[in-house]
Amino acid sequence: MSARMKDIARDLGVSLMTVSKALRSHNDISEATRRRVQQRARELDYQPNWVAQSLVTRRTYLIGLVIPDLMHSFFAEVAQGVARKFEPLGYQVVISNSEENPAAEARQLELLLNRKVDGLIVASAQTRKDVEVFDRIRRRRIPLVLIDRKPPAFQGNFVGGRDEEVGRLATAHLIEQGCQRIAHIRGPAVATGVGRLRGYSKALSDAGLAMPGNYVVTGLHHDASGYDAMRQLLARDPRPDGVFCYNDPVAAGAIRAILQAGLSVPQDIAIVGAGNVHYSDLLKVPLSTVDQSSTEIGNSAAELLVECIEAKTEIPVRSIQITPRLVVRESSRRNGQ
Amino acid sequence: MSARMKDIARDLGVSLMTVSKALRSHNDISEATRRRVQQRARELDYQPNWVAQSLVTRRTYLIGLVIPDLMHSFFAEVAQGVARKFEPLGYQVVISNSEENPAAEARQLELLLNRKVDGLIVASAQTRKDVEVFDRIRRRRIPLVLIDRKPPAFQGNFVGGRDEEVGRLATAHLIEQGCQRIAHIRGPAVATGVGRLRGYSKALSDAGLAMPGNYVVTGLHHDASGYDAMRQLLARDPRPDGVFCYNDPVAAGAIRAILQAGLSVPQDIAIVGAGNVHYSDLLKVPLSTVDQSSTEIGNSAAELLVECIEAKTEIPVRSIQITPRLVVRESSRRNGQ
DNA sequence: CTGAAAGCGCTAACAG
DNA sequence: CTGTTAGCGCTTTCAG
Repeated sequence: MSARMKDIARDLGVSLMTVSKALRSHNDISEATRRRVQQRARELDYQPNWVAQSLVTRRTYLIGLVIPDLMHSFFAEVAQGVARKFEPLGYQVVISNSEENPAAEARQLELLLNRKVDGLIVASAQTRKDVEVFDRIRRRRIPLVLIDRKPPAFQGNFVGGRDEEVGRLATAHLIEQGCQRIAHIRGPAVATGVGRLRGYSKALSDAGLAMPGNYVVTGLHHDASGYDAMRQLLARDPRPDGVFCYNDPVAAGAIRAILQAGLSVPQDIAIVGAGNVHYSDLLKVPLSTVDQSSTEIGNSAAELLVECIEAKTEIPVRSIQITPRLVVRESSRRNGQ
Repeated sequence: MSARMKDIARDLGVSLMTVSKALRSHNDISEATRRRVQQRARELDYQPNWVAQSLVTRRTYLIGLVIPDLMHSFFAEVAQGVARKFEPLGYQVVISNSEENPAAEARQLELLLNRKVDGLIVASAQTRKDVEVFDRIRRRRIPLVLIDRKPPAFQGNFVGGRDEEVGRLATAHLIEQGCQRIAHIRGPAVATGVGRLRGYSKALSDAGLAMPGNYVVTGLHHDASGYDAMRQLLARDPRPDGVFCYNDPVAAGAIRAILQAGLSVPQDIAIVGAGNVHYSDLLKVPLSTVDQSSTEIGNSAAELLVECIEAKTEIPVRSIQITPRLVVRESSRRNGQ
């Protein structure tokens, strides 16, 4: 198999310890022996065994990242941000896909803990107030940062957008564009879904508007569900003339349904999404959206986590809220601004 | 810290070994003690330490996946396929992003090896015939499957598309649609890029056509490069009336350039991409493409790798080529078929 | 500057 | 059925 320190030590007639120190350029080893050791190591193509190393140092340089969907480009971007930050520091990232399933998520977290990851970043699919899972992690003192979705009861590090503000911005923009009947395709019962819905309601009441209850329909995360939800909205009488969609994929699906019905975007119905995923300006109708700096979320979460991991003493909990930014494209531009 | 086997043993007044066996339901332990042990384990919230376990069993249940770009949805889909296959088997996947950089890729492979992953799946960014990296892996007897791109000199497991056939299909389709001047935005010097270019040339010569040399321009992987490349092609005289693009993102960028120039797709210029990424039918002009079953590539690669890992004896090298399939959408449909 | 002893948490192999 | 011994490959601690 591969060479071990023991082999180098034997070959050179020194002790295993000398080798260990020499390889790490510990400063109480003579320059001469250090060179001999490193030379021999190269000859044998010695590679340290991280498993053994981890067992004793209690550091794995492994980060667990749990996200609900790798194919959703928002999370792919987050993952990219996380990986970019960690790799230069010598960490590697285990990505786990919960597929929006809370039980699967819990199981995967358990596995990652048993693997002794140095830290965890999680975009949680937990819908209930169930923070149990995260309490267990805290009890084991594994640094944890939640991203994107903050369960209401969770008290811990968090990096994400201001969901309510996302919904408010998007909806206020539709109002400003002259939409009279504004609907919402809401997301699932996770924090982002709930917050964006709240923002939608707030913007309406701020403007003194009220919409029929059946103007809020529930979608999921994907464009297929946006398509279905939009078909329901198209059947309402009167028909909405503006829709704020939970996220960009859902918005893309909604646009598809509208065009298919022979209506136009934005003239008949204006659409705003959220997330500003990478391809959203390549769509049939370039999509107005609320940007949340996905890569920055990944970056900040990674930074925060590194601090927690490398801090000697416990660090106070932090919650970073990234301010959302409206990106107006064709799907909502009604008065040629 | 967390409980160890030792703690359970002490509490119950049995030996450490009894605990170890009981927890794994080894069959030479009495039902009674097994239950006592498992009971106590639950009370202490015992979780096995996989690092320690790995050190002795020489199995980490960790799979390394190296891809050139997580944000490219083709690779995200592949990753999804890989993860889906592995998770039920108890493996976890470390995803490493080489960002199309051969040196970074080599470095990351090294790290994954030191981590003692049980197997590797790599979509390699190596451009030269340089198979050195992979030889080292083989020498250490770590099961390896390359995907998507097969370096010419590589002799080992592979799962991917038939690149030449991809290029041939796409180009033949453009010919059939009546295009007279067919250009190609080729990819980088990796196998997929080279193969697809070859297919393009083959389709042309099969049809007895010849195109000016400057009808082949080089792009990269992203839509931005597709945009730039298309701008070059637009300046050719005569202008091409059909373009086969290296992949879907590049094609999306090319379409953007064409529309911006005030021309139409497919009437003025027909476009075909490759990869059939998930959002390609939501684009401005729904994109014709050559499907390569990205998820299936991930799946097959994972299956093949599992076999190699779990086989007692060395398994003969296999090369799985997935047959590409043309998907015709609006971007190339010229005669209302 | 170098090395011997001890141990990280667990399992394989064998003995009782 | 249960326990003992040995060791995975490395580092920490402390004595020479």
